[in-house]
Amino acid sequence: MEQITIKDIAKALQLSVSTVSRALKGSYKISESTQRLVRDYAEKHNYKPNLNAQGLKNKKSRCIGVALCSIPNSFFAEVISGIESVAYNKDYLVIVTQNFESCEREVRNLENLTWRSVDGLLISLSTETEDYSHFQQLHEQGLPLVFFDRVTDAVRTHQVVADNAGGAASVTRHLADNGYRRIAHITSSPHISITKERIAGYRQALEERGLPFREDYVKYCLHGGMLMEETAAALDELLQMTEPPDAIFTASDRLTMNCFTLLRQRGISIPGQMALAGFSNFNSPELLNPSLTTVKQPAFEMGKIAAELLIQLIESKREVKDFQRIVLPTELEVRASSGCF
Amino acid sequence: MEQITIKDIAKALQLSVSTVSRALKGSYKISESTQRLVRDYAEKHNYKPNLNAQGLKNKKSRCIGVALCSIPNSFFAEVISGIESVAYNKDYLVIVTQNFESCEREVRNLENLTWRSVDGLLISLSTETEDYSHFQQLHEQGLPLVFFDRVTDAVRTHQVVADNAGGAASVTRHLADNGYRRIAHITSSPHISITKERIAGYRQALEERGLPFREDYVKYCLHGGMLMEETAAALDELLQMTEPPDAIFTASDRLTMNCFTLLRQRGISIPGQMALAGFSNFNSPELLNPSLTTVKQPAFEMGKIAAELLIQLIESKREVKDFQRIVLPTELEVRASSGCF
DNA sequence: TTGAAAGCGATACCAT
DNA sequence: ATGGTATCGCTTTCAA
Repeated sequence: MEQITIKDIAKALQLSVSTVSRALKGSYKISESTQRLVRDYAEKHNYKPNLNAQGLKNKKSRCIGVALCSIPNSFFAEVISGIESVAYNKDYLVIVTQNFESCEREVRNLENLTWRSVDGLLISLSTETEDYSHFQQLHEQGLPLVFFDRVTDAVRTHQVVADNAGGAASVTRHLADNGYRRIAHITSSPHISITKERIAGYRQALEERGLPFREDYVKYCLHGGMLMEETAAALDELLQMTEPPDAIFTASDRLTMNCFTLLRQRGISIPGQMALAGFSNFNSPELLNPSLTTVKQPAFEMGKIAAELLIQLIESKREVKDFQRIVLPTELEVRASSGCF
Repeated sequence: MEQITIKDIAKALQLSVSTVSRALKGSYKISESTQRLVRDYAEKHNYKPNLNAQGLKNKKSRCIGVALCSIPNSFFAEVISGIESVAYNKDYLVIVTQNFESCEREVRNLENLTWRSVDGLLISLSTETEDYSHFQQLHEQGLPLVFFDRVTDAVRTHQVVADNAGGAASVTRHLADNGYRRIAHITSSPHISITKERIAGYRQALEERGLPFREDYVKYCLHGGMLMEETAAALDELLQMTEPPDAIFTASDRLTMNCFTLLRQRGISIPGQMALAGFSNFNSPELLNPSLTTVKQPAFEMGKIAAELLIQLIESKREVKDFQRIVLPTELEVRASSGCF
């Protein structure tokens, strides 16, 4: 069963290709009867427009590209699922790329995606990225972009983020209110937006509760916890301080799970010797031993909204000037690891 | 900075488009010097071939499609990561679709993918799929397909699977050897290959250990544990039997985590009142309370191998007749939930 | 070794 | 309301 083309329909129905094309698109200048005729024939013979041809002509592919650090990271996997769901309904396909926190690979992924003429891009920056010129170029060329999670103001476009400062503040406040006085923070690369926002929230909460903000209680993992050793180094530095912390607030899914594992490996009881709480999208935190206090981000929702905004940009007739920054609420779920039994 | 075309290069270099095209492809009938000239110019001006035009001409897109049930499922997310890694190195892009275990959506995803002329497809069947004619059609049309994880023999092509029977047997044997005599099995839809293989392994191990295989100890979750209620119903049926099981072997990541949650919710101690062990790719099973005995599948590896085989099929000059079934080893990791302290 | 030209499938402008 | 035709960017056959 070969794929039929608009030409075949034209021949079969004794019409011109232009008429068939217009009938298929429902142009107003084609008679009702012809439209029905063409459509019925197309339907019956399972006609599908050739997307490469359409793309060549219209410079559209109905594909959107996704650029992020790691597909199997549970947070991002959920985001992708949200993106796919929206794309499916709006008849777009989703191409995924991951950069493993490498800026170089991020650039190459971007090149691959834009070569293949995706209609737009959904981006969460790698931890390494400090130069945004590759994004700026694409943006200037008119390619619709939406940033999510790890965003930048260097490109004026939509942003979809979680309430990182709010989430960080609420978990820090919670730890403070549970009696912890030396709350450390293990976070990702200092370059990325989420790190700054989470530190800001952490700092604000400390000040609200009359606790000092100590630089040496903040440890950065440049690869966002992708490497266990990096997290181990950060944790061990904290443990070896003369005044070690009594609680740790971790800034991401991977960092939280890494610290959990490492603390147990080191025989440090949670929360007895060290409380632990942080951002995590692991979906059964209550099954851990001890159950884990988490700040949850609406990952699926974030993907959905980002995809909706992107498709809106793609399909907008007029140039969009009014860009939004959508901030989604996080949720603090208190469990045993932060000392609350 | 506009995207330049082959025509622009031809004009600038005073050559014909055909020469440029051939030079770029490294045809043997173009002089070394011209090739260098063209390539340097292309490089400098950041020439990228228009993939729609190439696709239109060659019926190739250098995109591969992935069709599976759920992107955020940790097993499949890892598989996708493996696929992306291979695709990146071979210069393909990866389009992902999920069907949420709906056969109808699987068919629609397939249509969407093939319309857009992907060069090949990586498929893990939905639990609902019993009719394979949509795959057979594509296969007859010559579209390269590779099945992974949930496969079918209805289409003669490569398959990449885990050693499901072996994994099931080893965990069942382990439970039996730990003294459990009434080992139940909660599994996915009976239609899919992995279910049959895992039941076979379970049955074989029971017989090896002189334990009866009881139909009523095998419970099916038609949506593969996508719905917690479904798992709850299966579990409760087991619990309410006059001779309830003393151990449960669960057939998938989601089923395992669901049962874990449900047993705890019902106040049933693991492994005291009920042992639990099963397939799971959750990557910190030792952090659970109790730590979880698992059968691990090499998910990333599976994605890698499937993608390699697919790209091999796509790029093969002669028609491939010799199809492989690759079986990857699973790994039993014994922990507390199966009664071994 | 290089060039001219046809054609992939769909669209849209210009006629009628 | 419908048809003819150039065009998108690239590949490939045929000719030189």
